[in-house]
Amino acid sequence: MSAAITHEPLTRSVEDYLKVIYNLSLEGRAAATSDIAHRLELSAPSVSGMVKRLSEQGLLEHVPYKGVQLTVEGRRAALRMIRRHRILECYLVARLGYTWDAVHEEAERLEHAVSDGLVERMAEALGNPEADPHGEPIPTAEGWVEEVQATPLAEIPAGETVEVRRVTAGDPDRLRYLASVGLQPGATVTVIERQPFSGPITLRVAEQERVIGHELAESLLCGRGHQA
Amino acid sequence: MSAAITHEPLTRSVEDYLKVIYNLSLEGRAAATSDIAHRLELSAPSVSGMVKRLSEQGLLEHVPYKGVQLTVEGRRAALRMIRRHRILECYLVARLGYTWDAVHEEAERLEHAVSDGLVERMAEALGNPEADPHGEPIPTAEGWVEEVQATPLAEIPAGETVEVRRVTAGDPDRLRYLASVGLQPGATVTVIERQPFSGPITLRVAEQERVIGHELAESLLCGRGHQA
DNA sequence: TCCCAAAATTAGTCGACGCTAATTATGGGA
DNA sequence: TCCCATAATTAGCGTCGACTAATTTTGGGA
Repeated sequence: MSAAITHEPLTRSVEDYLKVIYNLSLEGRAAATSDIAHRLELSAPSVSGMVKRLSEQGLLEHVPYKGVQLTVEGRRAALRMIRRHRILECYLVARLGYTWDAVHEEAERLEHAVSDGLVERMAEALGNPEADPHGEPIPTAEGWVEEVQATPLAEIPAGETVEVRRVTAGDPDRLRYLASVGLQPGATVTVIERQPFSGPITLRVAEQERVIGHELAESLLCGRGHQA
Repeated sequence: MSAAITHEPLTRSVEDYLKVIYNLSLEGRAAATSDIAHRLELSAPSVSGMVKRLSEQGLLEHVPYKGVQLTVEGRRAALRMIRRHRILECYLVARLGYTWDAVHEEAERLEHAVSDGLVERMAEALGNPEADPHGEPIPTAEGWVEEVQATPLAEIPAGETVEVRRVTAGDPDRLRYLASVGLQPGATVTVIERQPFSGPITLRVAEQERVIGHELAESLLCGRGHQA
């Protein structure tokens, strides 16, 4: 009775498209061609062409000039890739001495090559983690994810104390900097002062006072108190 | 002064071709088109075409209608892939609970996706092993391999006692069978009797008497006494 | 309402790498 | 020496997935 059998394997390209379309779908509605092109660093016509193929394959629905949305099957495939990616990140950090700024690139290539079996072995070896080193939740093998709600640090009013939940920065340099000042998932942060007009934010982390830019503060998603 | 810099990355196909050409070169002279086609399960014309491209790239030398030989650069690339493959096999067995009959397929895909850095981290985590689970020697990162000399069990005269060094069978079923009777690298084997005309061979392994077919005995490469 | 810039799509290429069918080279008997 | 089976190559084609240039659609001012 298993419904998910003979999906002929997706290509690397297709897997990448599905992943970014899923991620775009989390922040708004239908993903625009230009958004996809930008994320994948491809030309818009390349994306148009692939979108047509993918919608013919039933992985997404395309309303010309409007945008694109994953079908149930497309979403399943996307979540499978995201699970792989995040488990790989966990494994590389926990077992092979990678730092959180270096894992993304490695996982990005490996996620297309590992078997489901290997992914599950790695997950098991780590005790089935629920979040990757950046705090991103790991979908289950069945394709279920908890949508962690969290507020960018940039929007927390002065005086409040919050916990860093997810760090959405991708750039290794930024990640290294954030780690160096203790701004990692789990860190407790108190907002001391906020300058207007997207100005810098003063905060206390690990007993230290720090000032960080607005842009960086946007990438730190926070919540109140203990883990969700 | 490092000579090995801007090699634009090789494709998966190219990596596979180089690997099988290297392996063929170990057992004879120039690899024939049909040998390559057979190993890669491709048509002969596909191989002819690729061989042309590879020789234009300077990865091998092709004498039409004669065969193919790796250049120094091609050999370096091939050994790099073989190192990756064998370290991956070691790691999967040692750290992720794989059995030796299951690692090949997984490593076959991963070898194209791992970075040099990851390979070296895995090797280090394992204490820089010198042979994979099948007893095949692992080339160094600099591209050096010890050519283990060993004799097929099928050619060992009755009465002699030898050590299994390498198991060249690839088929998972055969590997499982061999493991089940203790015929793995490191095993000590005494040949009791050999039937003529490629007949079965009677031997003692782990205190047990066994009879195995000639074909299987061909894939067990043995040497005398302690490790090389 | 009209117009136009931005976004998207279509048209037309290209390279990598498969394939089948047709052709050519090679080398071992008779 | 000639002939022919086998091996190899060439010819011609298809698909995937990228690209640039040209065209079309869309939606927001003036």
